Amino acid sequence: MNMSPLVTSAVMHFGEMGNRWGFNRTVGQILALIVLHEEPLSAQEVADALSISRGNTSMGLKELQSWQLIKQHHVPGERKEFFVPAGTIWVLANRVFEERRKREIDPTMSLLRDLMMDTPNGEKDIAVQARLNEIHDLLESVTAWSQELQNLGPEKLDTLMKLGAGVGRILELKDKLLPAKSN
Amino acid sequence: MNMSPLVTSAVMHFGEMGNRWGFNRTVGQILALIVLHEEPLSAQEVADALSISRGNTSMGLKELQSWQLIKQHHVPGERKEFFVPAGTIWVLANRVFEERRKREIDPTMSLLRDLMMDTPNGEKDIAVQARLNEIHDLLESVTAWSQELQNLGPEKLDTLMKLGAGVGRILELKDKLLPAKSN
DNA sequence: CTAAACTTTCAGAAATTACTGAAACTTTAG
DNA sequence: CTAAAGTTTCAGTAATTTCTGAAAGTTTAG
Repeated sequence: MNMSPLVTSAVMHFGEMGNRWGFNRTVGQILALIVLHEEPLSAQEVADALSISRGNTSMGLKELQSWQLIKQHHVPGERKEFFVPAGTIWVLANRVFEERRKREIDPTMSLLRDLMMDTPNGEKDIAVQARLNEIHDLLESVTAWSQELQNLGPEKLDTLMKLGAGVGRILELKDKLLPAKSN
Repeated sequence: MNMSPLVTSAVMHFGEMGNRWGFNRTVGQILALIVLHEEPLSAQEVADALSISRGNTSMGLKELQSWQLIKQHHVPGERKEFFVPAGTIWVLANRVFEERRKREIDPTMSLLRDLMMDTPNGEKDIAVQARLNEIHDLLESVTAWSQELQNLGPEKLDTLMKLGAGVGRILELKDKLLPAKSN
């Protein structure tokens, strides 16, 4: 299993980007390799292609499965397991998004809620709680929105895109034309 | 400068979350401290409150300024510089978003464009390029849409949220309100 | 049941990233 | 100009994260 220069470049880059996207270099490389290679790949092939240890490969594959970015693919007469992407690019992107939300936002929202329940200790703490509340509400809005987007699917997203700056205008129009609607 | 238990909890948490959000623990703590503390803080006060070295503090403040999350605040009769948040929570959140886009998405889009220009090396590379193209387009859509949201501002985002049925609803509204518009 | 084929785990090594503190630098009051 | 007040840099060290490879574990053909 040797990669073409094109695939090599892409795989290396996704490796570099890996840590920014929430997983480490190796995991990024494995993901790119599996996504770009249409034939299912065995763990051994992955290890060989990327020149990494079998153990590290196993860890990486496990993590990608926990992110639901790849899945096992059983090839009939074969003993070993093969791996393929867990869905279309859109699905994969959503999974990454979702997982990151769980790691980056949810714990913070949870803490903020707790802190807002605490009895404030003096004047200043009241102001602090107000700020925390503000942060909480913002995170909540953003979360809700990103979930909306995920439910849309790529085609509708495209429609929205083409609407472009029109979204703001629609809101204005809505106020004018549908003044009775309260929600 | 000693922090109340409430502030301490929040600061510690934002420190832990820091690396997930694109900066390191110390930087996360400094940011939380400055945001939650309404009075402007000097570098020395930050270092004392967090028990970190003056050098590390300087690095952290510099990084936060490069992210445009805090700004210097000159107090008249004082020699040293003080620091305050660079804007409302909404502004800060947008800056973080923006900065992360620059680090996490832009370089990839750029590489993908380059790879798509390369002459494919055989059959398989053509399929690979198609995939890369798909990824590129998806990233482009997401980027453009998140910029739209940023331009909306928090109040309109809220209005949208309260629309209830979410984004799908907007698409309907669009058909109702802007029937003539083709794009 | 046994052995072959394959996978996972994990302790220690390697690589990376963050932090300290002393020295160098900058600014301004006098 | 000088000294005091303050800031930044950076080499070395500490902490954290990632990777390897050997050992333990699992599965299945026969």
